[in-house]
Amino acid sequence: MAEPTSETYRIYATLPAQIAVRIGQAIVDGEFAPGEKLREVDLASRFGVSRASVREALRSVEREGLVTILPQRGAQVTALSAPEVQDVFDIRASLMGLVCHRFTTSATPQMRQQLDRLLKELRAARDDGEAYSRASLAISEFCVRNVGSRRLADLVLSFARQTARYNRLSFASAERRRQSLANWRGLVAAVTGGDAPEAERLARQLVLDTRDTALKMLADEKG
Amino acid sequence: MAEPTSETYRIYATLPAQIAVRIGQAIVDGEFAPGEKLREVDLASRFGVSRASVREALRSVEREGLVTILPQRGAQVTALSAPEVQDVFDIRASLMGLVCHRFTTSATPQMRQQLDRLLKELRAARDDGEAYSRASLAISEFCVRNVGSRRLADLVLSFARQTARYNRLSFASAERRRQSLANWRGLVAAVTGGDAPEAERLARQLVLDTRDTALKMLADEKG
DNA sequence: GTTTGACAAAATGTCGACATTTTATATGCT
DNA sequence: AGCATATAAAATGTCGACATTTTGTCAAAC
Repeated sequence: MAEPTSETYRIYATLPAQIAVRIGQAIVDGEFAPGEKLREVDLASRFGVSRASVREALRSVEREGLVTILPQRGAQVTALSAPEVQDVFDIRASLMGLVCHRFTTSATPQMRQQLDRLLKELRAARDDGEAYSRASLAISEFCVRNVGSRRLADLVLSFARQTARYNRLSFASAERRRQSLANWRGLVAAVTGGDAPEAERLARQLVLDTRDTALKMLADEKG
Repeated sequence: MAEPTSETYRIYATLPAQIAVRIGQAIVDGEFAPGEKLREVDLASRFGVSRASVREALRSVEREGLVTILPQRGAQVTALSAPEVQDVFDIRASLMGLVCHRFTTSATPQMRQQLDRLLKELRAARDDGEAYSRASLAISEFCVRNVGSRRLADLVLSFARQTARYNRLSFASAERRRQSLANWRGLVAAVTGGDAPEAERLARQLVLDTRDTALKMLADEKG
């Protein structure tokens, strides 16, 4: 049963779209391990839909980079190598720079106020890795979703989701949280002060610091 | 009949993948006009495959941003509004900056040599809009494909393809071609000199100049 | 014991059909 | 004439079935 919305046209989520969201969330939440094979039949029975719908959903999740599909060999949860993790963070850093540059020049007073609130919440969460990770995502997402580009927002959030586990890993370190918080303080100050280039620089730095910590922890894990 | 390749695993293009390429190329080439509806049945009979394959192909082309699909309302060639064109160029500029930064720090002597050759070809094409447009794409693509990131390459080229018609429009202006050529000379010099930040800055500028020219011409067209 | 090959099982690729929604057409009323 | 409604046509959404390819198993050969 389709629900009318406030949009000009009635939009209802198609079945494959719903399944895609659920699969994507399961991956981000770690329910499916990296490299794990996702068989169409299994998912179809799990979600109670036909294979065709699952198939289309998987292509959708592939677009987000969360699964990798090989012809005749099916889908598996994307397992990033160390260079690939670096790559994803790199691109994300560049895009996040663009986001914060734009946000600085276009934010309304209400938005700046909200940004301050989110910074306070980030500070409040500085002693808990999981909470800090969530608060960090919240403040990032706020900026991302308020620069007036759905395209850019989807892109940045997609890259963020691809490295969700590495964010959590990085923020498990108390020292890293202190560094991140200091960085965010500077970023908010730059935004408030209207210094777009500085905001861009700091936004990049923020993501790259997360990257470096995560990669170092990953290397230690193996070594 | 599947052809073996030099890859570890045999890769053969699945049917929807082939159709997706053909549809995408047709859009970039202007065979389908912006806003034109693409009906699954029509495409299926045109390419001699089933609707299911066309359907999957369309989702693939949607990922590239070339078509827009609305639930229950089908696919149509993406028609960008002026702000959206600006948006796409903006994101592309940022990513192209990253590409050229990376290229500067990682290019081999052979690559720099090839870059010089492509710059010469660009210069040779400066009196012909269409030829210049092609040469410009060629030199861009060369950088993009040689920074060691398939992810980044696909992303940048996708954004470039979305604005293909505006590139051509922009390079129809002789003055614009002179400006572009000067910019490319500076960029190649920065790459050769190993000045990555300057290469990044110029790469961005290059894309943004194309954007501004295209938008101005678009505005004049209407006014 | 390892490897090769054939065979069986399972997974993906592709298709055609039916269900539901949207869009176009025609009919009737003010 | 113009608009609202009902009906018909067309397009997309979803499904199950069959074809092809990959994967797993087991026996025979070296």
